Amino acid sequence: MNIIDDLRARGLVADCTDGEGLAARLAQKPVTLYCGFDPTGDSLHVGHLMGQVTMRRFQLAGHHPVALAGGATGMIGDPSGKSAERNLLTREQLAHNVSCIKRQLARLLDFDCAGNPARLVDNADWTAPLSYLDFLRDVGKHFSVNMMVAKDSVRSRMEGDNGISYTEFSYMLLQAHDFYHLRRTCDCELQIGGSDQWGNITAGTDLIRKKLGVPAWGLTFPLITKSDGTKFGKTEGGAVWLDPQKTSPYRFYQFFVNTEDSMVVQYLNKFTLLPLDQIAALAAEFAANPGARAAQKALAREVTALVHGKSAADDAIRASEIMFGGGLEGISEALFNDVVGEVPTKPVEKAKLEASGTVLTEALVLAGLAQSKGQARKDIEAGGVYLNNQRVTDVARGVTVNDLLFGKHILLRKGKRTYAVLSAR
RNA sequence: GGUGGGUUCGUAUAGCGGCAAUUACGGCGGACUGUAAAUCCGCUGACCUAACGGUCUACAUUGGUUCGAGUCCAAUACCCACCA
Repeated sequence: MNIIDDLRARGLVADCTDGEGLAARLAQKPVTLYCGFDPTGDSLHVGHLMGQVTMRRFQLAGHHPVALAGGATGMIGDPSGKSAERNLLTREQLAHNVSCIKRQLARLLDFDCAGNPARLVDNADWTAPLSYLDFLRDVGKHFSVNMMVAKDSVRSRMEGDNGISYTEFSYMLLQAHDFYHLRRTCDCELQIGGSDQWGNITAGTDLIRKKLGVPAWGLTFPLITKSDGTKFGKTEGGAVWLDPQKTSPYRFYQFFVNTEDSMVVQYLNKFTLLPLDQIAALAAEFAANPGARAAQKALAREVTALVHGKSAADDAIRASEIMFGGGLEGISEALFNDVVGEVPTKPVEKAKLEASGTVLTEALVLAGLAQSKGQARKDIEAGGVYLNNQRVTDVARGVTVNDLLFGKHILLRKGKRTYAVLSAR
């Protein structure tokens, strides 16, 4: 099966500038392709994953992926899909963000393989030295404002109340210029991106055709829409980041385990490298026995391993089994320590646990599970508080040295899945 | 510029002068289940208390009337509608 058919089968093709032409070209010999990531934050999040995984698919099919960090475009701000003007980032922030996301971009692709190693570029390298006058003459001349105004990203902003600044209006020229630059310097013939990037990508293929007279293709994948209308990748706690410091591998794993039934097969297709027949088998198993949630677990395992590595994924799985597997009996100290690593931990003086100990309400506040003793009391009375995985309903319960696990830790839990640990010292 | 209507707890809404203030959604917790969906129950301004209960801060802003004001009056700001 060729790569295009595989992408189609996975539902990863929203639009393509010339599907047949591209398929024919891909069949001939390896193609160089790129996907850009703007450094709007100091980490990428799961929303960016699809671009990276899709590049990985191309790499596995023998093509040459180029990951582009938007050191230049990040200074401007992409108007696509935004309803309001963005605040500009400072240069320091931007430099910091670029260095952070470069590391993450390096994670999913193989930069060392023999035949088709991936490359990492920063569009600031070729954009910053350009003079404004040269840019206007060499690039701007090829775009008609009439066409630019007609693009979705611009039109929706012009129809809105907030308008669009000249700066953001120019964004598509920069991105078009990137594609042109890569086409000229490293023979990059294909750009991929989310479907919101369609306008920017076609601006690039147009520019290449006009200036170089050679073909170039654009391919977009559909943006994920959830059934309840909320944005993919956002949880109550905020975005799900790829940076393990910001979202631990355990939380990352949990995010995918909690995928809703209606989306899980789609995600398996789009976010994992599992072969299609294996996904079909999983889908069948899942349909027969949804309660076992084999599909969610497979999804979470695959994606976590892809992003954080196999051993981190295994740790997350083991920690999850403990947290959701019932009691703590018979758990080894080593295993427990694994769990502790995944849970917010606060220190507590051992002296406070002597004699009658610390009242549970206070312990909850100390652990950060309740913001006041009053709130803690309500939670306990509602039956939502667990000490070492045992429900406690007595508000005045004292937490003492007798409750310490392995002489060190106290495991507190609010509700089904919010854990915290107090470590005695 | 003129006339009328509005501004209440995350959002949306109710509130003939005694109100920490209705209802819905959301959020949190519980039951059922599959770490789901649907459903049902409890909590939901903050803080203190084992508890009865207490303290503080709140209905755009400022000032007034009143024992008492989200509620009445006045000015200011912002929003909406109609007219020009």
